[in-house]
Amino acid sequence: MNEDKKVQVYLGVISLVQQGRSMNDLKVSEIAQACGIGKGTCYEYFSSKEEIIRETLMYTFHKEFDSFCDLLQFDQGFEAGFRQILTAMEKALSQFSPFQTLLSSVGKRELKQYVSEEIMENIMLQMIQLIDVLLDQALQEGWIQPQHPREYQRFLLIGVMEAYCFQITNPQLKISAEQAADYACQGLQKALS
Amino acid sequence: MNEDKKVQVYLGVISLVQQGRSMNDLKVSEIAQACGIGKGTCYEYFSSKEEIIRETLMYTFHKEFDSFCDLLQFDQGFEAGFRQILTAMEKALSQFSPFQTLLSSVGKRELKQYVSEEIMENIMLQMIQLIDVLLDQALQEGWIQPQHPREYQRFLLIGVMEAYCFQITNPQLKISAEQAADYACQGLQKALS
Amino acid sequence: MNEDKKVQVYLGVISLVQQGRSMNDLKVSEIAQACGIGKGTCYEYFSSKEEIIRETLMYTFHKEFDSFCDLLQFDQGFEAGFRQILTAMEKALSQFSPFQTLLSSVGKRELKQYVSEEIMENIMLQMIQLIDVLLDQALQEGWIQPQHPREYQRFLLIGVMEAYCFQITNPQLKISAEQAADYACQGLQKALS
Amino acid sequence: MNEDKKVQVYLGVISLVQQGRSMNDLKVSEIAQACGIGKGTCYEYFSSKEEIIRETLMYTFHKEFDSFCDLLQFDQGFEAGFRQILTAMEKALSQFSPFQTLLSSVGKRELKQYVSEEIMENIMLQMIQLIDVLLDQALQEGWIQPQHPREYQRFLLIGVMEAYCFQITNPQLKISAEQAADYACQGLQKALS
DNA sequence: GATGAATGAGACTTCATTCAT
DNA sequence: GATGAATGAAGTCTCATTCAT
Repeated sequence: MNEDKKVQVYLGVISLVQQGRSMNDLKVSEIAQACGIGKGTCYEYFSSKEEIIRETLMYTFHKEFDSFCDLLQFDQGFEAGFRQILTAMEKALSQFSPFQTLLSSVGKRELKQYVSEEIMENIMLQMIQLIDVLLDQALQEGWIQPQHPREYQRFLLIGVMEAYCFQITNPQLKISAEQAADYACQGLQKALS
Repeated sequence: MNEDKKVQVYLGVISLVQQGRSMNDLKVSEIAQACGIGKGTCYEYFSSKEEIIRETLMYTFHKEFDSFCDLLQFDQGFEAGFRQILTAMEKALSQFSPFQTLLSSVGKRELKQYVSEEIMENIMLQMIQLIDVLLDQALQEGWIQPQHPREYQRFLLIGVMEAYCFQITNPQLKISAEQAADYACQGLQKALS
Repeated sequence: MNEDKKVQVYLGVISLVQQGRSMNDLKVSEIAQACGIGKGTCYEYFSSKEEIIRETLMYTFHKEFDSFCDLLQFDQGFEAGFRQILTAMEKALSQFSPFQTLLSSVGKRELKQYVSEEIMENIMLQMIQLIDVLLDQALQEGWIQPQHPREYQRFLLIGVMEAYCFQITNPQLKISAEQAADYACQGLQKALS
Repeated sequence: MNEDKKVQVYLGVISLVQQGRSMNDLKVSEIAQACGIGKGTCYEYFSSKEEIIRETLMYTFHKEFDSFCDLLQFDQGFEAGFRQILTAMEKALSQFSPFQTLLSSVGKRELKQYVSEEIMENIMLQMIQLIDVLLDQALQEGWIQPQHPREYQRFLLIGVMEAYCFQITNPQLKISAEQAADYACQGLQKALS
């Protein structure tokens, strides 16, 4: 099936990025080898290397976005849900995460080479929506207090999420993921109390 | 003087990155043009393009690190100093900031292409030291409370700094830099009270 | 039947050339599509693209040669027959004509890529024979005078035929095909009187 | 000098075509080798292979056109001048002649791949002008008679010129160039008397 | 027998690097 | 020391050909 083959290529790209390679200097021959097909076969499904990278980015983003949305059920309350999201980010980070890409200025510069300004804007707005859903749930449960403006709430949620990512990608700080999640919850709750 | 010419090249690279170009796909001819020298002349001072990029990165990092250190005098107290640092980051962001590069996983992947694991580790430790100096000052002034573990303090300081950067690089969030700095101070102080 | 399929392929090639494409850069996939069969099927009947082109050339030449021979009956006299031949050339021209190919130095260079020197020589001789048959008939009818050497007669017959082709393929000259045929007859007759 | 280098490349292409190669399947590496430069050097002066071919065509045409114009002085009368032009065509033919290319339908199809419809039209008109200059001179000297329409005169001039080219490129016809020139003059004069 | 997905040889093109001026 | 024309290694992409279905 046509779409299956494309996914096979996406997975090849992702596996290379997971191995520490930068998207920009992947060679088509490497991608082909990584997903177990011939060089020419890539061009049966994509018209250029750039298209391969771009579509892989979109694929990965949607995948990650969907998996985040799935975690927004909060059956066991906001904090349990939030911790699950942090865990999901951890997993995504060890892989190749467009979410992380968007959070950093460097990442966005890279992205800009492949994705239109308009699409980036759109993705950004989706991310903010997702953050708002999280905050709404926390407010509803009384986990954080309502007197702070939404902008301040967002600021802190983004802050603790980024700090969490930074912690787990920097072993020099010598904190376990669990410890970092505790800090994230504690800091968020205190700052928004 | 030899070192002057090298700096001239660094500035050329920096100006290109400021224009939104990604480090990875700069051409030597572009760099030469950007700094107003001949293509061949680059090879009088650097042995390869990779060396140009690497040394520019190190140059920029040291420059930024030094400028941050200069701000750590706290003549007017911690908060005023911290706000100055945020302002300095804002300026660095609008330019080409290795500091920001290091804070993100994407940035670090890019960096890894040019800088050895050892050097990156080293830089990371310097950054943590800098953060500790900041925290010590805040504690000394009683601006934050001492009962929290150092790891938690670092977590939050990094968090608000990253959130600040994110805010000012994403106009969609529609907060002024000043507002964001207020949030950063407020969040930090509340979470560490 | 085997030969039918081959002809189907020839017709596909011919139709593409009629659409203005150059023989040299036809793709096998295009040929296959143009004749309504699968790409792989071409290789059931031909061993290579080159063979397809070569055999199409030979097919088309023989077809055209035969159709010219059919017109050499001269039931209604030389001039009527000659005019019919001119009309046949016009039709061939608007299509894809090996006859025309052979008359030009460019055409022959193209041909040489596909057909052996020997075969080209052979075809050339057939063309000259055909011309001689035409001239014999004109002489027999007294339409032209016998005192000129055969080489001169050939020279002029070829000349008016080429000029005729040139006229009808260049609308800039603004002469109708009929007018051009009149000129061809008039010029030939005067020059050989 | 920049233009000199371009001409060096043109001459490389021309030499290959003179060796019997078709313009269409020249490889850049061959062209580079033929003119004694590196493959990459071609791209210092031309942006693509297509541009190399196109500009070579234009260069050759202008060269040939100019050399024809130089012969249109008729110091020694029309016939001597006309014979000189035939000789010039012979020389051009043994080389790579855009003039010959334009005279044939095959040649024009090839040309169309490189040159715009508009430019081809333009070149065509120049050729017709050149023919008219020739005819005017012949009329002025009384070498041909004025009672025939210009279209008929052109028809015959083109005819004998094409026939001449055909003769000298087909040794099978076993006429010397001189003989063919005699036939051309004789035929032209008789048909236009 | 018919097909078209898969392939890789080989083409075009870019660009880091060299070196004669 | 400074230069940029020249270069060729290496990358992207095309397409004739194969072969499993």
